[in-house]
Amino acid sequence: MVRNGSAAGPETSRQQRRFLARKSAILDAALSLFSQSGLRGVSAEQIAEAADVSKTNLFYYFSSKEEIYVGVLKRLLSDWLAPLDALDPQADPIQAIGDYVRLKMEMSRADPHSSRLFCLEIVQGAPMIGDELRTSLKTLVDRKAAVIRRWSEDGKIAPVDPHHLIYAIWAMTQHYADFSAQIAAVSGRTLDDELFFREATENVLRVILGALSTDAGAKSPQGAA
Amino acid sequence: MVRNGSAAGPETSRQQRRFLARKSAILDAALSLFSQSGLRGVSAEQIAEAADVSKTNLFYYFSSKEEIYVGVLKRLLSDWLAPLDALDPQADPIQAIGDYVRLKMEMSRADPHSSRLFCLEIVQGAPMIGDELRTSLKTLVDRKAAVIRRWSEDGKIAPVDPHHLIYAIWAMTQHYADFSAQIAAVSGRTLDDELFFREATENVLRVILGALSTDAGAKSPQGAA
DNA sequence: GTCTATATCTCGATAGAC
DNA sequence: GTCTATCGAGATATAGAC
Repeated sequence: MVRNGSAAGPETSRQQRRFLARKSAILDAALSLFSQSGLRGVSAEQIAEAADVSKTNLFYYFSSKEEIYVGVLKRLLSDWLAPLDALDPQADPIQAIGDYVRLKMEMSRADPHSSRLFCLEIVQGAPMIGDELRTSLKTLVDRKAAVIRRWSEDGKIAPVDPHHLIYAIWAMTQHYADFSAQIAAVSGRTLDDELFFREATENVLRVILGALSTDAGAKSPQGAA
Repeated sequence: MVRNGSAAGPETSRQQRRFLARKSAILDAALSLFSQSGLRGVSAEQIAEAADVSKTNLFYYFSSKEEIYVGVLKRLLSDWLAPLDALDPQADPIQAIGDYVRLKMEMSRADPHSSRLFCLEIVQGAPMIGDELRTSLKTLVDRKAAVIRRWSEDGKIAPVDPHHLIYAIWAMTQHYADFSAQIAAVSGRTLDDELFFREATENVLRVILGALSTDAGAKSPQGAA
């Protein structure tokens, strides 16, 4: 949850805090731009304008456009991992996974820009954050997969592959943020529409929790390729 | 299924066919580049090199880089819509939807570049193909949603929202292509691994078909947000 | 810390010879 | 249809004054 550039310990001076706050504001402005047009599609001048600083001044705070881009991504990543990290092994499985799905849907609604920038980065092969994925993310996912596997073994949920279950949750919840342009074109609505948000959430919950119920999950799919 | 630039009627001359074949080859080369780096992240020179023509020559076949990009997308889109279009109202619902899921998974494996380029375009707000989404795609999806709704009303499958069901299928199947960098980082495997492909397909089938079975689908999810 | 001015470079696209 | 040469726009990043 620690945000790069805004985690100010008590020893930081007023100047340092001001400096860091300024950097953070620039990252905020850069996020929505990068999420819409990607690293190459955004100019330093556009970022400067959106952050209300001069272009020259922008390069006083960051030494390159790429550094801004990476800064945005790194900051995003810690927030990104938090919800899964919160998955509690002691909780009731259905409740815990349901809570996770609901939280992911809330995040897709509240911060679609972050979801889209993350998506852009991954689709392009994760050139900037591949290392973090192979270390932090992998460790976290493997740990939580073990929790889910235990739940399966204890008969609390149907036997499912934990990794594929997590991918399914990520895919469906993030889809509403990442593909909102397509959904808007087809359904004419987005998550900003409260009713649509509820329908979407209920559907994801039905699909995911349905796969976890101990009776339905037992039967295997017909004719798997 | 008609591919722009390669649909040569019998009346086209040898020269014309050669011309169109050349254009098609350029589009092929451009696809994998654009899918990895986006419109702005790829230079005309890179495309020329990949297509084994000179940069000057590239602009003999296409008047601008953007025209190439749109050409790739338009060609992709028709292939993209075909599987859903093939959903047969007369077929057994579980079989038909299962077949659709399996086909989408096959496509994610066989042509991940197309999936990723489509994803990039949509995430960025579909600036180039928004019109097609609001017309062709919307018409198609609405028509097939009606088919699925009819199946629900006839009691052949559980009552589900057809649009959200379609989004769920798209999300999960395309996720394996679009987020393969992340999946590779976490699971260490991709759809190229035959076993992993089968696990993934079975999991998606279990989740989707599970939500359609007439007994499990009846109960509503607990505590939807 | 913030500004004006500018060096430097890449890239899209074209001109014109062949 | 294909090449060499090049124009001009726009972008990153820096220099140096204040």
